Amino acid sequence: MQERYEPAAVEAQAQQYWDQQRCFEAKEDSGRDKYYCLSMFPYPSGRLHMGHVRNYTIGDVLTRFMRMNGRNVLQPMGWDAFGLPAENAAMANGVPPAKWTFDNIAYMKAQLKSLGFALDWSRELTTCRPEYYRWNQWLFLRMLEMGIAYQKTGVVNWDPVDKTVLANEQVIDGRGWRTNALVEKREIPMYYLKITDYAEDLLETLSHMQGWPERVRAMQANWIGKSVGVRLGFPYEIEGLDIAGLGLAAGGGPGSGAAGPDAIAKGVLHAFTTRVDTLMGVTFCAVAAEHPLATHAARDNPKLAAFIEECKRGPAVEAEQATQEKKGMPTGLVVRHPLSHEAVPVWVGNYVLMSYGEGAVMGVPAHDERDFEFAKKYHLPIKPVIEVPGREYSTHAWSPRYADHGRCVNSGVYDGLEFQAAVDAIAADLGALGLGEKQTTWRLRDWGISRQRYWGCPIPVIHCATCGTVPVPEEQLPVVLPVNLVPDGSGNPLLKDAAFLAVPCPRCGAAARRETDTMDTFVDSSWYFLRFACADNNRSMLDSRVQYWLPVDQYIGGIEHAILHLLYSRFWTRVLHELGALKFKEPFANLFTQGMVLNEVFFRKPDAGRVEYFNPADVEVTLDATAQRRVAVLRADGLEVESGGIVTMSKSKNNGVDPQALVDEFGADTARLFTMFAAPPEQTLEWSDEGVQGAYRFIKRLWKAVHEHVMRGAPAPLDKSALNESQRAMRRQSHQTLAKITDDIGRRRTFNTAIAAAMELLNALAKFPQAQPQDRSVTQEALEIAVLGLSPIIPHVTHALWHHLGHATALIDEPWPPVDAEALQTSTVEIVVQVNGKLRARLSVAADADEGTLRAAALADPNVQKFVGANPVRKVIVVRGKLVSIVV
RNA sequence: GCCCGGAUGGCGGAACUGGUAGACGCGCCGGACUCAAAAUCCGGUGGUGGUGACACCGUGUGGGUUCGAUUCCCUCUCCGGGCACCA
Repeated sequence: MQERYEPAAVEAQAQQYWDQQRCFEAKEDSGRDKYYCLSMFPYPSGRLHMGHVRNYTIGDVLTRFMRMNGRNVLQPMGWDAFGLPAENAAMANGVPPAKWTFDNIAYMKAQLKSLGFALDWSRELTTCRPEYYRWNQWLFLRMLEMGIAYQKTGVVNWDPVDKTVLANEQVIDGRGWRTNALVEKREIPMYYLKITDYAEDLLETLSHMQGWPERVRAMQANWIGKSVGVRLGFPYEIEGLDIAGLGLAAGGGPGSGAAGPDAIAKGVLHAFTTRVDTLMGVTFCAVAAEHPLATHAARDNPKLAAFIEECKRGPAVEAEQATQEKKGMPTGLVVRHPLSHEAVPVWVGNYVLMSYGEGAVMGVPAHDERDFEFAKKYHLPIKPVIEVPGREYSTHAWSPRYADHGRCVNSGVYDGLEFQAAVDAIAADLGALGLGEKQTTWRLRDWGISRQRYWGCPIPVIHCATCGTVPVPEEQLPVVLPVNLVPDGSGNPLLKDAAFLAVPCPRCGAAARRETDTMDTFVDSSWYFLRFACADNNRSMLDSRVQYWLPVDQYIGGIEHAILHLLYSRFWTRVLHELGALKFKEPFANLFTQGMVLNEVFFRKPDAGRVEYFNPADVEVTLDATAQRRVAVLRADGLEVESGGIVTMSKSKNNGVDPQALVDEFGADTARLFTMFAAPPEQTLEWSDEGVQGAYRFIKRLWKAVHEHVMRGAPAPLDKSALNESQRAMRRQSHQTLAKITDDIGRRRTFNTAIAAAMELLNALAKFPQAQPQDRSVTQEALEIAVLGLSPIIPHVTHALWHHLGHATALIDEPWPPVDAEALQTSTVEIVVQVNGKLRARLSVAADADEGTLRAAALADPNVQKFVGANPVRKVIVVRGKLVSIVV
């Protein structure tokens, strides 16, 4: 055995062995318990970043651990390969997105291999390949048939200079990111998926998903946003209102009927409320700027029209919406209170959203903070109708308590009713009048999947002048995206690709035009975890192997996907369940969200000009002469740079660490060990060059310990019955360590403490004598436990050390070692003695000592005596094997 | 505003079910090896007082429960994340 640890050679050899033996190719085996461990697949951006390394190491540790514990494991990998960055790179370099993407995939695949992840590459999938995305198209056609996919007009950001649609993140302060032109809103037809039909089920199931973090479940519940309330109507009769022309739904109220322009139209203004118990406190109604009644009122009112335009434009930044000042303007229209029949003025309010509920609210200034603010500003009446005991109502200033539930007052027949009783009674009375019913409203919107982009999955429809929009027949799938186009910044290049565009209408055969919109890339990632079970199937989307491998036993990824990706995946799984393709509705049994990787950020801010960021690898940090202050200096020019604190690694802050440099210098095992040791996996991880050194040092010490042991020659077999006290203690620690590592990886997922335990074992072993033959046998066992226990985390070096410890077979096929219960047994234990809650003594006592013995031993201790003194002992609490607590 | 986390040495973190606070690592200090440095190895390292054994203080704040609280309950402060004029 070589004395020096040389990671490059060790790692190449281990990886070559795994490759040749095809160790990680998973086979279905109904006789064995499967374990499907999946890490979120990467976007092929060019190179791996530390976030990938952390994510995939967590998955790899679990995969290898479960494999050793007898599970039939599957850990696949693929590429989320469609998307905007490829188009941007194409524009910058004049290379087709396909080439850029496949080059990146080749490079990153080599990186993943160099990190030694136990991935089944035979199932690799790439979403930009027609073998994959044809099934996006296939399922989209099924969704059209099922009515889940539908067409609707949507609003997009339009860059008038580039003549292209911009994604939200390409709009900066209302301007195009490339052209700096003012972005316009354009209405175009788009496809939507009816995820809202599944809102109730998606929300309800969350509460049973014990394998998901509470945080993620809360975020999804928030996002779905269920509100239970009442949809109620305020009847009106308005002169000259064109109900049909304004798209107002006629009917719903008593005496409503069709009316043409200039007639008196009867209608109902609908509003949604969760507080119908405050109905008798309504003093106005407010509608959104886009509301048809507002449009009507603005026809002959230029001031109102101008105000509505102002509201529609809104603040550039969305976060400002919530804080902007409330503004409004009366429409001059009046509706009737549904129960009191009083006249209620209708206002346009900038705080009313057209996209939520009915686009109109009933104004109850006494019990809603926003309505209160609005009423104060425009001097509208404030009528308190809810009484909370111990609270005086004042109309001068708002108190959050005014929104509390309470008892109705000033509300006629409802006086005295508590919240729920009031809601029930008022809803029943509204229902009898046909002016209201209980309703549930959702924050969740249907999922718009159309993107006016080239590098995505084509939406399989054809536009025919006579037949309209016609779905592509199934036998014509896939609609293949041309891969040789280069976007030039002037819109979707598919629009100029005659070969792609021209197609006969499937219905009438006449010349027609292909849809050029592509699908949101979230579509690609909404079902890839299913496809890994049957990636080679070219006849159907899924097959019976899915039933064996799915649901995913452990899904691992970043918290940034807590909402969209995970919610869309749950939705797609439900659709496939409905189609009969799946027997389950939830795709991920257990979810693990790993923390971000942080690093210090260094910068200089010239008096004029932009802040310049410097990569930490190019910065030297030292202590100044007084050792009080850290000084950061750029190596290139020797001048100082400022530290901006420790933040998430990102391109924009230039504080990323290149995993490749790390692997090249220290090896994959050090990279893996550091990322697993520096913090618990769900917490943020702070980068530390010294910490990496520490990880490297530990592996070297492990190597050295095995080397020194091996150089002493083969040890005698372990004879458990012939051990002395120190040998038994060493063995005990070995098996305690094994038990801890098993529990920490298998149950707690605290890899950092598992590693700490292994370090302790090695520290103890360094002090353990090697004089007698059985010392060496105990050492052999301890080293084997350390090597096997650490093998999921540092698989390469342990692969080599296992051979050096005298084993002919490979570690990868070794089962997880069992804990020897006999080794854990001990004859004496240390107990602590407290006097009035303070630690006063530690005693070594027989492990099976009874309460009386412990009590007597504790009281006899001189230091305990000193603190008890002459005081009478009031109480003695004895916890066997742990402590004695004396109260005086 | 609502919802979810969090706060422990110089730093990252440990203490799992209420029972020895600070495991493990980093950094720092001292020593060995070396002509020297690096690497490596050994020892020390929460604060205060004491030559010392030891004592007192100490887990964001204030209170409570308990023989005993980093851990449970209440209050407040600060930090991170999600949602947000959501009616």
